[in-house]
Parts: sequence; structure tokens; C-alpha cells
Amino acid sequence: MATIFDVGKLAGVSRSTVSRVLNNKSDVDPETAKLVWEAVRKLNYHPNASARALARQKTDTIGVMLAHVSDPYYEKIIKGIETILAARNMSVIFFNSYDHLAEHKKIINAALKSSQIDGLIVVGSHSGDSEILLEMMQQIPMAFIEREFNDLQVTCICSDNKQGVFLAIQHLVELKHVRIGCITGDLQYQTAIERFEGYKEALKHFKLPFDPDLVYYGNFQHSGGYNGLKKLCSQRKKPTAIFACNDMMAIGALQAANDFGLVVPKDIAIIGYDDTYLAPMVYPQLTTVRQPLFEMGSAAVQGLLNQLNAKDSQPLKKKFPVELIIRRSCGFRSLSL
Amino acid sequence: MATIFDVGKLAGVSRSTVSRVLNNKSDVDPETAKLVWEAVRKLNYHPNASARALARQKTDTIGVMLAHVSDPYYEKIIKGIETILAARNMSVIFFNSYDHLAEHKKIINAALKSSQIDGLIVVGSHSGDSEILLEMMQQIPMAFIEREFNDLQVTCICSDNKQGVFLAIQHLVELKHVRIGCITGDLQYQTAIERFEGYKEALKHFKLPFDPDLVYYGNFQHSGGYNGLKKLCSQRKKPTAIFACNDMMAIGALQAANDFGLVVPKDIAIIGYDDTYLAPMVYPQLTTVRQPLFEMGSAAVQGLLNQLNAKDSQPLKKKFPVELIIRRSCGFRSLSL
DNA sequence: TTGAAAGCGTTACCAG
DNA sequence: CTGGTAACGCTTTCAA
Repeated sequence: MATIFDVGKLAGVSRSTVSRVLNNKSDVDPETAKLVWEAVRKLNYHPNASARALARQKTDTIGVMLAHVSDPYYEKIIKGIETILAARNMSVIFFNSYDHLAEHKKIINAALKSSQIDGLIVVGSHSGDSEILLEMMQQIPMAFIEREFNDLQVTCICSDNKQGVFLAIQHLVELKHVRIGCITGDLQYQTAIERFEGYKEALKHFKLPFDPDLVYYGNFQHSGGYNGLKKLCSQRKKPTAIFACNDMMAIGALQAANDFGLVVPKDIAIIGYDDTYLAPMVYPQLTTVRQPLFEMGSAAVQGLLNQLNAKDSQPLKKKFPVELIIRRSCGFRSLSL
Repeated sequence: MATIFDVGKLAGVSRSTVSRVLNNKSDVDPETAKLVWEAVRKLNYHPNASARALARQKTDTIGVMLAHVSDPYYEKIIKGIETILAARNMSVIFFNSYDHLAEHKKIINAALKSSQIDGLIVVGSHSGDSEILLEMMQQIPMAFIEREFNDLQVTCICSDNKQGVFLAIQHLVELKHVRIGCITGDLQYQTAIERFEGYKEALKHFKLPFDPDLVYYGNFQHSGGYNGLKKLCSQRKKPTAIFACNDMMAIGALQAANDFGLVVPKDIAIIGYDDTYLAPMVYPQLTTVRQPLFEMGSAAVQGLLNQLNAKDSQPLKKKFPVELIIRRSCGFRSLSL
């Protein structure tokens, strides 16, 4: 593999000069630069990443901590992050927590300590992790998606969950539903809490009573949706519509409805949240709330990179608006507003 | 951040000795070692990854090239790879081709040339890429999943596609189907070819005629399945069952069936392939062929690591058996064999 | 069994 | 505008 030295030799200049050219430092003769680039091309030279990282004390790669890369929820977030990073020739490394939280933390900690990453994006962290997250913030620049730390100097990217839930409930209300159930996410996540709060607030707004029998405490997983519908619909006073706090649970609910002979949306309307790629793929296609996940991912990296490049820059705090995507799982809107 | 020097100072030994201890070299006094480990713990020392990579000329990270990390198909493969790697304190970096093949290749090439990875696992490559793959093999140890290079000294991990298709078709035949359609994958992939071949061979085995009108040339995507069913079922001589060459297309077909008022499996049976996590989540739950994807992922890394550790070791060539997972989308087997 | 010292390939400072 | 040189943090030979 060619080194910077070989390039220098071929171009007839010193390593220093090659380095300057490679890094677009201003103070170099255009003629010299051309020579260097030619040599680079001729040798198919690519700077050694480790050497560069060692010398610069940064790796040009950032870490992303999430539950599971394969979860459809992360798809667009990941794309958003990768798109920005690729444009800057930076890499990304994923930390999947799966369900081994302890193991996970050890791995991330090792990554931080061995300076494998310049920064870390945490998406959708557990509230019980606050302490360790605060500790990590001391060690490395971080950015959060789906989690707000208002009083901390750290970039936090969210979407407006309450607005989203409001749109969902409003939609159901317009369709004349009055008994609207809710399948919550794991309430240890900020997102889950906000959506549940939003649900209660929206009911109040529309002068609908809050009935504890109409809420099932789920987990953001398919199983939660399945069990949720099963439980909610096996009571005497069934809901006529269910707001599932994410698509995966909405899909679980859909399946349960099918299994128990309920026709969606005739017998029961189901509305999801997130607009993952699965939403239009199930039957009936899921009406859901779309978060701009791609943009949220991009915003998070950008915030993080700003902080990396200018330590004094203000952290980015952003709350994105969301939109209702009407498909089939709630029936059609009879009349629009 | 503490360096190896700090550890040495605290333990009262030289850097060299610390290094030896850290790397479990044999020739070191147990007493000294204990001192060093204590210092390591006290300082919460982790070796700098870049420095280590530079000195050792290897990064302890391997690359995985696939179409898209979020595709459900890769879920278990990824887990299999990560599990092995994590146990060896190695990292993984993903190269997602999305659909920008050219861009993709540039990125991977840069990664190779800048020695960011010690080896590369390619999953499900396009036959048109052979040339570039061969070129890459000169530069870096590689392993392939879902692709066979029989005459090359390189580890190749596959599953028995023909057997899988045979099981699928056999199942349909046992359910008395005689007009069995096929929605193929993108025939530029070996997997797609083998499954299509398998389909034809199985028909022959069961003495069923091959009818070109019963095959739709798909793409492994949801849309392919949707359009496939639509086309196949809009002919005069409709199939009574459809073999979709992966789950995603089976799900697309399911949706089309629903949209066109066909009841699955009563009006049309649909069978998938892969047993992704989506298969049990759709309605009706998908009968499909399960590949041991986790094991395939693990096997691929292991083969690769063997080659990295002992250059002379024989490459691993492995073809895993598959199994039929019977759920609901084909109805129940009336009588088993 | 240990330490000194020479790299590994870059960057960045300092002279010139 | 350019070259020499000292880091960056670790591994690995070579002597002792």
C-alpha cells in the first residue's frame, strides 16, 4: 500500500507538502498541488485511516446507539445520518443494544475510551439510563434523538409527539369514534410518555372521558399490540378505535383483530405512529402519523458535527412537526374539516 | 485519556512490559502482570484503537457489504456476525449499497485502501459485480454469503436453495395444488436463479408442467410481489398457489390478494422464503422456508477470521440445510406424509 | 523476564 | 510556500 512518503517521492516533494495538499491547506503552490494530486492518482493512494486518526486525535467516525439496526423504525434515521456523514467522508459505527444493556454499555464504553469515535448519537434512550448518559457526555460530544435534555448543553432532536397524537385522535373523532383505546409504548421512554400524555390531553380537548379500561400498557413491540387489542376488545365496553403508540404495535393489533374475527376498520379502527415502511405494506394499510425521521437523523448529526468543529457553538435543539398519513385502517374520512 | 505510558509509570514498569501483559504474551512474570492489571483498572485504561491498529497493521474490524441494514432479511445474519465479533472484541462496519452501486464501490474501495477493515463479508452480491469482487479479493480477505465461487480459495456460505424450494413446492403439491405460480427474485442474484431453477426442477419431479404464464419476474421487493400476484391472477388460467421467492414478495402478493378480493389461502395459497421476522406478523401468517441465517452469518465471519489468523488455512465452503415453516398462508396440511 | 529503541503513517509546528 | 522534525500511542525486535 502506498504511503504519503511514496507520493512525496513521486511528486518530488516532502511528506509535509503532500499532507498539506491532501488536507487542502491554503499555503501551497497550485503547481505543486497538481503534481501531488497526479501522484496520488497514479499510486491510487488513500491515507491510512489509523495513522491519520492517531495524528489528528480524531477518527472521523461517529457512533450511533440504538436498540437494533434492523428495526424498521430506525431505517430512515439511519439513512439520514449516513447521508450527511458520507458527504463528509465520515463513517458510522452502530451500537445495538439488543437486550443486553449491560454488555452494550461495556462495548460503548470501550469504544469511547479507546477513542474509536469522535461523537455519539443516542436514539431513543431509556430514562433509567440518564445517569450513565450524563457520565458519557463528560467524555465525548453527544446528540440525542427522541430525548430532550432541556437544561443541558447538548443537541436534542425530537418531533412533536403531542401534536402527532392530537392529529391521530382528531382524525378518529372526526370519524365519530368516542371510545378510543390506547396501547402505550414502554413508559420508560420519553416518546412513550409524551404520546400517552398527548392521548389524555387530546381526549380532554375533545371532551371525551379518560377511561383506564381503555388503555393497555404495551412495549412498542408487535406482541404488545397483539395483546393490547386482545385485552381491550375482550371487555364488555369495547373501544371502537385504537390508537397504538407505534406502527409495530398497530400491526400487532391488526393481527389480533384478524385472529379474533374483527374486521378493520369496520369493527375496529386502528391507527399507528411513525409511518415506518411497514405501514403501507400491511392489510389494511395503516393510517399513521409520520415523523420526519430522515430529517431528524440528519439534524442530529449536523448538530453533533457543529459541536465537534466549533466547541463553542450552541447545541441544536429542534422539535420537528409531524403529519397524519391517512390510509385504510381507520376507514375514510367522511368529510374533511 | 490514560496511555500505556501512564500505566507503566503507575505499575513501575516499562511500556513494553505493559504491552506484553495487555496482549497476554507468555514471557512475563505473574507478579508484574498483576501490578500492571491493577494499574490498568485504576486508570480505567483502554488501549487507543488507532495506535494499536497502526502498530499492528490491522484494525480488528471487519466490513459487511449488503444492500440495506434495515432490510429484515439481514437481521439474523447481522446478529450472527456481530455475536462472533463481539466475543472477540472486534467491531463491524456496514457498507449499505442502497441503490447507488457506484458510490458504494467508491466508499468500500476507500475503506480498503485506507486500511479501515481487516476483512470484508459480502452478502448477496449481484452477478454483475464479479469482476470488481475478484479485484477486491486480491486486496483483502473476503467471505461470501449467498454466493458461491467454487473454484476460488475463498469462504462461501450458502443454504440449500433447491432443497428449500423443493420443500415449498412439495408442501403445495401435498395440498393438492397443480397450478403453482412463481414470482422470482432479481435474476442477477445467485439466490434468485437457484430458487427459480429449483422451482422448475420441483415441478418436473412432481410431474407438473412448467407454464411460462405462471411465472412473474420479480425483484425481491414488496412491489414485485404485489405486481406479480396481480398479473398472475388476472389471467384466464390463474394459479391456485404462488411460490414467492422471498418473504417480502410474498407479503406484497398477500396485499395484492387482499386488494383484489382474493382470500388467502382459500382462493390462493401463498408461500414465502426466508422466514424473516415479518413472516409471522402478517395476516395470514406466512408459511415459508427458513434459512439458518444467524448460523450463516456466524459461519461467514468464522471462515473469514480463520483466514485472517492463519493465511494458509483452507477457506470454508458450507451449504446449510433449510426447513419448511408451516403457518397459515397455504392452509393446513390435510394429512402429513 | 525486562527495557530501550525503532518503527507504523500521518499531522503540525517551526524554521527558512 | 516548503522541508525537517517531533509528536500521536502502541507493538515488536534486540540486547541485556
